[in-house]
Parts: sequence; structure tokens; C-alpha cells
Amino acid sequence: MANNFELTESRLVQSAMFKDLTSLRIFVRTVEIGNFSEVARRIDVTPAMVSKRIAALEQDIGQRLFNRDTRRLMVTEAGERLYDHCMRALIELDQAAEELSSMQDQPSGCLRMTVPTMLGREFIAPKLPLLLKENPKLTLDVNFSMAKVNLFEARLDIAVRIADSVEPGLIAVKLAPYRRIFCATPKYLSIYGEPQEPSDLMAHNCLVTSGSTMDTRWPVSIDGQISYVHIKGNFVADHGQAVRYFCLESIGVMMCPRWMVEEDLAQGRLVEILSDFVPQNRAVYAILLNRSNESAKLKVGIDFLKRCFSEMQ
Amino acid sequence: MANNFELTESRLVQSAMFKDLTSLRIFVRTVEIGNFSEVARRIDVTPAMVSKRIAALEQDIGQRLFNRDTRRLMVTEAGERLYDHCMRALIELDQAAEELSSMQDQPSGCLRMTVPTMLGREFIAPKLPLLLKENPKLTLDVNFSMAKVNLFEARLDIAVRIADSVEPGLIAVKLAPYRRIFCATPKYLSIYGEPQEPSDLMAHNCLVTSGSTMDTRWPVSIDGQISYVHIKGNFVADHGQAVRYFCLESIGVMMCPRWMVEEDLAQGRLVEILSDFVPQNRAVYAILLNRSNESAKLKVGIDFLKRCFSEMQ
DNA sequence: CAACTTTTTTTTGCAAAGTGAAAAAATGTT
DNA sequence: AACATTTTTTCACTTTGCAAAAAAAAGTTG
Repeated sequence: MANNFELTESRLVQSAMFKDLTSLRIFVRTVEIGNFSEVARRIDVTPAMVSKRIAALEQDIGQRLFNRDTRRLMVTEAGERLYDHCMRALIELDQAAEELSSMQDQPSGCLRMTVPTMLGREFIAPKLPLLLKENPKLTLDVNFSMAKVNLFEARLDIAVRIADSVEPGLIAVKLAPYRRIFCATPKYLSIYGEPQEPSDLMAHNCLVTSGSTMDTRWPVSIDGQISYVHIKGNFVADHGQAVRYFCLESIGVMMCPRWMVEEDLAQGRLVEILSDFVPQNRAVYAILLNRSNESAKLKVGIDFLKRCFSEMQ
Repeated sequence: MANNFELTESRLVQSAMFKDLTSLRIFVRTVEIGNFSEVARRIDVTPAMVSKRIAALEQDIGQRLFNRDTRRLMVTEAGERLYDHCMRALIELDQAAEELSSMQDQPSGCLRMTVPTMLGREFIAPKLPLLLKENPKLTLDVNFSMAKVNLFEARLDIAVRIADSVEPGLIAVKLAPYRRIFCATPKYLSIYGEPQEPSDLMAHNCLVTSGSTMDTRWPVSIDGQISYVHIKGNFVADHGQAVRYFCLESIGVMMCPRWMVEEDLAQGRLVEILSDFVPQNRAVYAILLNRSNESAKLKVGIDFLKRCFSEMQ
């Protein structure tokens, strides 16, 4: 078994035969043109090179590829066989080159993304059909989740993340500032009073969206410095909208992404509090693997995401 | 048009992409094994080489083939595409190598020969089926003719020729001595007398087989020296058997290959004359192109021809 | 039949690229 | 934080590739 495997190795890699594609390309041209000197002129090398490369090939395979003298050149049967195989191999490689190069020009293949569930549903999902429409050769694989998927192992192209720092080995492209808000209903505030400073929160019923780092403490910004206020409350949910409904019922205050309550603010259902203390350190990022490809697919993806968040400034 | 043609040239030959098959082979192994160092161990090079060759490939095509760090290696989409094409190309080339190498071991392909019409019909044609039977992968293309076909231009492997010298650029393998004979019927000789010396031929009716160099003069050997006797007669034909019938009718003397009249001599229908003056300088040769392949096909062909003429000594 | 022409092949010196060993960098694991 | 493994870079060293020129081969012409 092991022996068999070793044979496969050596056949594929160490085989002394055919190390040089240039020689094979020259051979193919020579079969087609039928004259060393003419080949040399066409591909701009000296006739000596053509002669040597053909001779080297013949040496390698132990057979003559052309019967030739100074006037005539005739491909042998061995040459014909080699030509057939060579052509197929070269065409295959040329196709590879073309395909790879086209991947840099026009987006193709599968764009794999992971996006935060809620943010994705709100800002990204509605526009995904447009992305496909604009790029017919593209296919999409989008994962909506809050889990911090490993870009590397999950073979993802892009992860949209809300973060304040970038892990090493990854590149972050800022898509939008991630604006948050402390808020409550006017009714709640009229009953319990409006907190004037972060520490006042400790006396309020704080409605918590779990799953982030904000389960037991909320970040606040005081003179540009981030600190944390330990909070307590009677409701925790891992879904922002559930928390919002509680808040709208004047049960407590909440900290949430601003976009989630934009409408409530406009309608006066909710009002912002502690606006001077909102941390501004977070942003929505598109995270890429370090030294990622300059592929058109990726460019288009980033560009698409930027457009998704362009209205959220 | 000319422009278009030039494009084709450069795409096939000068394309900077994929000059080196070793790199592609290493790439393929790396995709399969998934670890630079392990690949290096398997193919017995340094890890640095694997790294550099992959890096060079990536450089060439402008895209990453693997996302990698010191612990993990994951092929990219570009890598997958390249892998598919590469495998097909490499398999194609390995097939070529195998096919070419098998051509050296076991006879295959088409063996092209030209043989003299009569000699071929008598000594070669009857045994050709055996040759095919012994070499099932071989096909035959045999040309029976007296024309001196150009081995080079007709793409022939072997020419069977009756000759006394070898042209430059060709190799001759002696198959058999070419024994000739002067002869006539006993009846003819009793009427016209038996010639005792070559010059006596001038007084006889010489039946001529045309198409060779013997139309107007016959070669004779006197003390090992070849000279020529001008002859005349009342019948010329380009077919030996036709001349033989005339001879058997006691119309004249003839010079012909010994094998043609072996039976007549045995039966006493014809008798040899001037036996001391028959030129011995000719032989049956298998002519090959200089620097021909050491292919099994050719070996088998020569061997076959030797057997064909083994009884003609 | 010798001089000429064209093509293939060999030779030679120089530049470029490939190679292995060792050190360095990166990064996951203990 | 120290460690171990893997990848990458660096640096001498060797091999190979290439162009130019000369040589060899073989048909063509005067």
C-alpha cells in the first residue's frame, strides 16, 4: 500500500519527463510550422534554442520527434502522439490562465459571507437580489448569524462584524460607524426621571439584549474614555426587537443600535438619553483575510456592502 | 488578420504564465496533502522550495492559491480552479509519457514499408499476417512498388531495396545476399551453344527485364571486377515472370534473380550458364532513416524482414 | 563540380534563475 | 509566557538558459 502510494508520488512529481512547458510549447509550434528557423523567428528566439529544446525533449523521451535534415522536417509517429497530448494539456492550461485572469476582471464564482443576523436582515438582505442581478456570474452563500465564525476555516470571503478592533491576520474595511443610543419612552422618564450621568443607570430598570458584551454592564464614554456601568433589570432577551417592545411599554431603558429605533425617535415614541455618553468606538466592518486576493468578486462584495450601509451614517 | 495571428502566437508560446511544470506538480500535491512541509518531505525538497514555488505561481497569476498561516492551509477558489485544470493537463502529459515509453517496449502504431514488387510478393507478403498476429497493437502500411520512394518524404519506416551501395543519411541492414543467375533451357543451349565468356552473350538473344539498370547491358564479374556487356534481344518486359515464360520457351537467355527460377533449375527446365561471372555485389537491404528511433516497432519490423529472407541464402 | 545559400547543430561566455541551509517570522498550543 | 511547528526570507552556490558566432549538412546554382 505504502509502496503503491510512493509510486504515485514519483510518477506525478519526480518524473524527470516534461519539466519544462516552454519546450513543449516550442515543440507544438514546430509541428505546426514545420521549420525550426521559422519557429524561432515567430517566437523571437534563436534557431539554436529551438534545436536544443527539441533535442532535449528527444533526449528525455528517448525517441526522435522529427526526422530532419537541413532542408526538410517531418514529424515522426512519436512526435504525433506527443503533439496530440501536448495540445490537450496546453489548451487545458491556457483555459486555466484565462479563467484565473477573468476572475480578476469580472466577478464570478461564489461569494461567501457571514453577517450579523439583525443588521444583515435590515441592511443587507433586501439588497442581495440586486447584487446578483448586477453580477450574473456570481453566486452567493450568505450566513446570517451572531456567531463569530472563523473566516479561515469556514472558507469565507467576507465577514461583516461590529467591532472596535481588528484581529491580527485580518483586514477590516469600515462600512459605517456603529451608532448606539440610550433611550426610553417619555412616559417612563416622566415617572422615573431622566438619568443625567452614566452612574444614574444603576438606579433604573435596564433592558438587556444578551449575546453581546453588554449582558451585565453597559459601556459609556466619559470625556472620550470608555468605562463600564454595571446594570440590572428584569428582562433579558437575545433578540433586539423583543427588548424594544419592552422598552416601548415603558418598562425600562435600553441601549441598542440607533438604526433599530430611528422610527420610534422620529415619531416621539422614544427619546434619547445620556447622549453625551454614548461610546463611539465601534463600527461596522467588512473583515477579510489578510493578503486576500485582488479578485473582482471580493471588490464587488465590498463595494456592495458599502452601498448597503451608505445611508447609515 | 496578421495581428490576430500574432496574438495566437503569444498566447501559446510567450505567455509568461505557467512556464514550469514542476511548480504545477508541486501545487497539485500541495492541494492534495494540505501542508507545505509534508509535501516537501514527500517529494524530497526543502519546505522553502515548496513555499517559493507556490509563491511564484501566485505571483504569476496575481491571485492567492492558498490562505495559509503556520498552522493551517486552505485552498482558495482560484486554487481550486487551477487544480482542476492542472490535474487534467498533468494526466494528459503523464499519458503522453506512458504512451511514448510503451512505444519503446512493445510494438505499436503503424509500420510503414515499401518493398520491391516481386520480391515482396514472394518473400514478404505471405508472412505479413504472421507479423500482425504476433504484434496485435501494430498496424501495417505496405507499399509494393519498384519506384525508389523517398523514405523521408513518404514518411516510411523501412524500405526494402536491392542495392549495392547505401545513400548518405540512410542506414542499411543486410537481409540477404541478392543472388542472380544467367540461365537458359537445355534445348536453347543445344541449338545455340552455351556461352563460355560474358562477351559471348552478344551473340545470343538476351531476354530483358526492364525497369532496372539492366535494359541495355548486363553486369558481369570478371576476376571480382564488375564490367558490363551490351546485349540485344527481341523481347523486353517489365515483369520478370513474363520474361521467364519466354526463356522457358527456349527463345533466349536471361539474367534474373536466382529465387525466381529455383524450381525450374531443380526440375531441369533451366540450367545455369556463366556461373563464374555472376556479380555478387548486390544484396537485399532494409533501409532506415539515419538516427531513426529505437522504437520497438522498428526492431520488430527488421527482425521480421530478416526472417522473411532467412531461407534465401 | 565548385561556390553559394539556407537550415540545423555545436560551442562559448555571460546572465539569470533555481537550490539547500540556516536564520527569522508567524502563530497556534501548552 | 514559553514552546513547538510551519512558513518565509536570506544568502551563498550551482545549474541552467540564452545569444552570438562558428561549424556542419545538404540542396541549389552558375
